[in-house]
Amino acid sequence: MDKQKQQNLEKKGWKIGSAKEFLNLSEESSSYIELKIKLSSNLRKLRTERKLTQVELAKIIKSSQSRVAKLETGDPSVSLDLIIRSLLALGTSNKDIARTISS
Amino acid sequence: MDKQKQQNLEKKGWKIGSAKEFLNLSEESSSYIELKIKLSSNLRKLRTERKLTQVELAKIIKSSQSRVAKLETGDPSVSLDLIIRSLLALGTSNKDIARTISS
DNA sequence: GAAATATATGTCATATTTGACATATTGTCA
DNA sequence: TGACAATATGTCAAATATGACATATATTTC
Repeated sequence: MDKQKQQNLEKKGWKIGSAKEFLNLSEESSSYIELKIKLSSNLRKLRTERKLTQVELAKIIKSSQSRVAKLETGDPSVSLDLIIRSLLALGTSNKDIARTISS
Repeated sequence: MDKQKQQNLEKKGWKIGSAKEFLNLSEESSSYIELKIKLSSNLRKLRTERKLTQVELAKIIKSSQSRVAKLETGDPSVSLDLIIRSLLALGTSNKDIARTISS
């Protein structure tokens, strides 16, 4: 992960770690962030494929438009739990989720 | 999912849904629970393979023995986030995680 | 089988995540 | 362009997850 990418993430509010680690985000953190980004991108893909608006998706997952936006833009305030439960609510199978993570 | 399995889950504290749905847990909920169970079982497997105690793992992931126990026993108070961050802390790759989910 | 070690369970104050709301920004189409 | 729909961003009280602690229960070792 290069400096630019890291700075973008930090701007978004991701806690990257100490100054010491600034230039080499731990494998652990970056894998976690990558995971979330992959899954939330997939969520947006699914939603748009089905021609749903964020408002409509929000209703399905019993949340709000603003949280759906945060889900899809990878806001750090969003948990993996919510991302995955949203995918499941759209009918995604565990195997599909695994495929997304591997992609 | 049969009645016995469902009752076991409920005893553990899982919120299964309304009485009406008692006998047929939604696909969504059961996939989510399955996912967590697969990953937390994998966590225990990894820990024991490496001959770590729960206390030692707790140190690695900066948590406590009791929470590690809850992680591994699939306590509903534990988030997917924590399970996955724990796996990553043990060096599991995203592809490994995907494999576990598909298994 | 007692002592020692490991794991499970219950509780709680604190921290993080949540849906909801307001409002800003972007995209679309007449 | 301007109006309208869709999405993004900021904030916050309420809900949920957290580490820590005490303590119960298994499991191992002698």
